[in-house]
Amino acid sequence: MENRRVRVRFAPSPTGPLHIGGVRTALYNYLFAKKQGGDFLLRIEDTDQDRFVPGAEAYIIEALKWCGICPVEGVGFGDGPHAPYRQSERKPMYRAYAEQLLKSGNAYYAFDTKDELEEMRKRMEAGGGTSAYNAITRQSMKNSLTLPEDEVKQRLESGQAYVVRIKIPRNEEVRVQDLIRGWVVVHSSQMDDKVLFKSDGMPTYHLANIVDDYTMQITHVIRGEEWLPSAPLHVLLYRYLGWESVMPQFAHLPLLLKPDGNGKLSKRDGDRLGFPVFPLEWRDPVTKEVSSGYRERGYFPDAFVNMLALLGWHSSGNQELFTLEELVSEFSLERVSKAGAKFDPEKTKWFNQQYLRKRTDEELTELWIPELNAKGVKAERGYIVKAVRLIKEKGNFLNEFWSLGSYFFERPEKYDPEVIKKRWNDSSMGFIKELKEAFEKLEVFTALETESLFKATAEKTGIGAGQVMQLFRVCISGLAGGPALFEMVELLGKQEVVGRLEMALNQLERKHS
RNA sequence: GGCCCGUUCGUCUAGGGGUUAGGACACCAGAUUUUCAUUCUGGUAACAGGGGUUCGAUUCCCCUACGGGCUACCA
Repeated sequence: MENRRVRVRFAPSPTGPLHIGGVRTALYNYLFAKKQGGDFLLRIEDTDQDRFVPGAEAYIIEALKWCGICPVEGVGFGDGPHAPYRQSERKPMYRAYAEQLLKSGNAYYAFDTKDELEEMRKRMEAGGGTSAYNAITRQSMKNSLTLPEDEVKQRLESGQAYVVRIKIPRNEEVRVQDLIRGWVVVHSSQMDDKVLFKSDGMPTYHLANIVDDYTMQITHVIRGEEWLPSAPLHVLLYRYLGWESVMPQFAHLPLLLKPDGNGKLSKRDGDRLGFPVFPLEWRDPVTKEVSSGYRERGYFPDAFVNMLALLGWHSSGNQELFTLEELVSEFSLERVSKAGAKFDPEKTKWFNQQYLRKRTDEELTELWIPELNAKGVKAERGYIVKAVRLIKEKGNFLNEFWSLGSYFFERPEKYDPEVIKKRWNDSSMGFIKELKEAFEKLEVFTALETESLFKATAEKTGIGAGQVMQLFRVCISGLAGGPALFEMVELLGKQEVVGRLEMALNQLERKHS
């Protein structure tokens, strides 16, 4: 059992788009596997045929790819030695294990109809008891434990619908060791006889999960805390199937919570609170409803992954910015926290800003050029790089670049009305005229030179430089804010700056009078 | 209701029997950029409560409170 090659899996069910909690689970699995030099695989748990959503599986695969956390085996990533990796395609192999449990007396057939189950629940609740199908209640239900042997046989042979339930022992402590939480002990009297095999011939999650983890030689099960209550059931299954010596170790991750109020982060919260809860945009195939994604919002995948990694895990130091490689080498399950983490959309923006700053001007230029081309901008690459250097200091996202710095490529269409209202008057207009003439005569049009000339002109005109600086900025860019003013001026160049001042004078003079 | 898990600034968290309880986001204030949305500096702000154990508990134990999860022929 020791010295086994570490193998972990991410096992989502294709019932919709993967939300960020799921992505984080995948990420932690990936980090753990890489750190241990093991394998990370993807298994699709589609045993519920009613909840199948077209496109969900493709979405999951694409999301993992976008995040850069690719499995080495599994659906969409090349079949490994344990194919198939879709539970629906593994259907034939589960029945044998259900039968093994039946034979060993750890499971039994149950024939109760929906109505009968419902009635039992009502009866139990009315009596103040718990409504579970368990060691007590099973005695008054229709199953192979209560029915005469020949009737059971007859029912089975006549093709009557049945399920297979696990027979939970009446009085036993079931212990689960969790790598994050330590020992968790549950008494079997609190557990119920879960269905293992459904009447449609499919296993339930519980059976399929155990069988697949065993056959795929999974060593560590890293999954969300919502699975903790069923972990004792899984331990029992490993035991009854005779696999306890190779049972994987469990690690139940804290949940991602809503930023406001309480509760598990849900699909609805995103649109309600104005941030994406999905890595990629998702269009619901039935309702056509569109949910926004981090990719489409302009987040860098590495920023997104970095942010997610820190939600529930922390290195021992104060470092917060990690490359994926650094995350791999730093990661350990021991440092995963126990309490749920409220998701903070604000900090997510900050992460993206940090990654934006880290990108070189050339990289960002490369990423931005498609948008510029689409807008029909014609500019030399070297010029774009210089503009990017100035723009990136002001933004959080690449998709803000255009609104932040379109004036590097075309003249402003309008001028910030607040600034004009506040600063545009006869004396400032006189200053702009004066400045334009001075710039025209300037030989060396650098940031340094233009700035000192600007100041000299202000002094000459008898106006405070601070009074007209923002106005000047608006005249050439249209915007009230932006990067270092005179660096902007230098990059635009003399001809352009003078031209824009002229244009501003024409437009604003008219408007003013 | 029952069972299980959890609880350090508003949020993510570090820490751990003796600390000025550290960092980051957000927020506020100053500085600087004679403009600004950048940057810099500073600040506000936390150990849920009660009992133990101990010379000493935020740290260990118990209880309470609060929060969360699960309680399907869903995963």
